[in-house]
Amino acid sequence: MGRPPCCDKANVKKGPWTAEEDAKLLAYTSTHGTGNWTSVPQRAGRLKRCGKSCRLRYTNYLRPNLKHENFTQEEEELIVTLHAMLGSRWSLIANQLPGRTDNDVKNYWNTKLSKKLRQRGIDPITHRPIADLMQSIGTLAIRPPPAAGAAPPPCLPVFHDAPYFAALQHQHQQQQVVTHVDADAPASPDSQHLQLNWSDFLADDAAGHGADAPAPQAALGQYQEGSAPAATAVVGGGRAFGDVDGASAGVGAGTDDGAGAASAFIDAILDCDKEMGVDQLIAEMLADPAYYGGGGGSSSSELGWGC
DNA sequence: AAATCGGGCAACCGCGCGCAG
DNA sequence: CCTGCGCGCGGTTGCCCGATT
Repeated sequence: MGRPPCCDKANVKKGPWTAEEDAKLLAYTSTHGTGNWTSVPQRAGRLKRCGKSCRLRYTNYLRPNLKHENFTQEEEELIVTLHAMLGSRWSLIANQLPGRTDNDVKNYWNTKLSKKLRQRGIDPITHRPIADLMQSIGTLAIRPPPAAGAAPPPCLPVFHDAPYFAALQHQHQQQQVVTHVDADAPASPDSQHLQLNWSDFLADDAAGHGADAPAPQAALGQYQEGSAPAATAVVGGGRAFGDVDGASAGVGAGTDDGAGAASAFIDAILDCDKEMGVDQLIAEMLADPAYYGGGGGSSSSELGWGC
């Protein structure tokens, strides 16, 4: 029944790879290519490693064309932008960064970028200002669905329904997060006033303050709310990720053919989420007066969460 | 000079999905 | 149809090394 085990787990080496092991694996993959990782340890010269370990070592370290130098400012901006849109889907983010692995991106985010964001008062999970987030939490309250004929229950600041709250977070996040700046788009009329520029964060490393930094070539990942001259494209509002073409323009900045590839990439994500019913779930929630007061409002103050 | 601390990163772990047997 | 492995992925751990005391 089923396939045989991939390796003898009792006879498998763990821990750091030696230069000899690297050489064996590299020699094998350079002549035979990748694929069928289960047989690689044996065929690559009796490596006492699990096939899974070989695959990890190869994809994260030995693979050709991998970049081992520091992340550039453009790469940082792209990571932040994509994280705002995709969350911790590191493999998808890494696909947009040639020569970088998901492990690279994940480690860089956890050790550097999330801290930078936090230091600047941005929540690295929601990409919203922490002060704004705290205010939302303070006024947030979700009511349980009222039983037929029963009086509405008291409004309590307790998240009693995890799935609904998760979806609520998702929906709320999608509406508030700004992922790129489109100078040609009209300003959002009901947005609030706050302007934070990711490039300023990056400039802090070198100059100690963003004010002296040169203007970035591409204004990716600009955290901006309000009727500022550079208009914003706010993600969400019924769709999972808002303006796809606009988003792709931001994602693909800096490359000639990047916009098209990124557009297809974002489209794939949208299709995926659509298949999973995320947008439908959000639409249902917005239409449910028991939870949000109905109407599908686009800001937290319109959702009827508070008392 | 030794001890301690903290950051960075490579590697491991566990889960979900798809597919082979 | 069922079982169990291969693969890919995200989360977590633990080691190494430089900075600090």
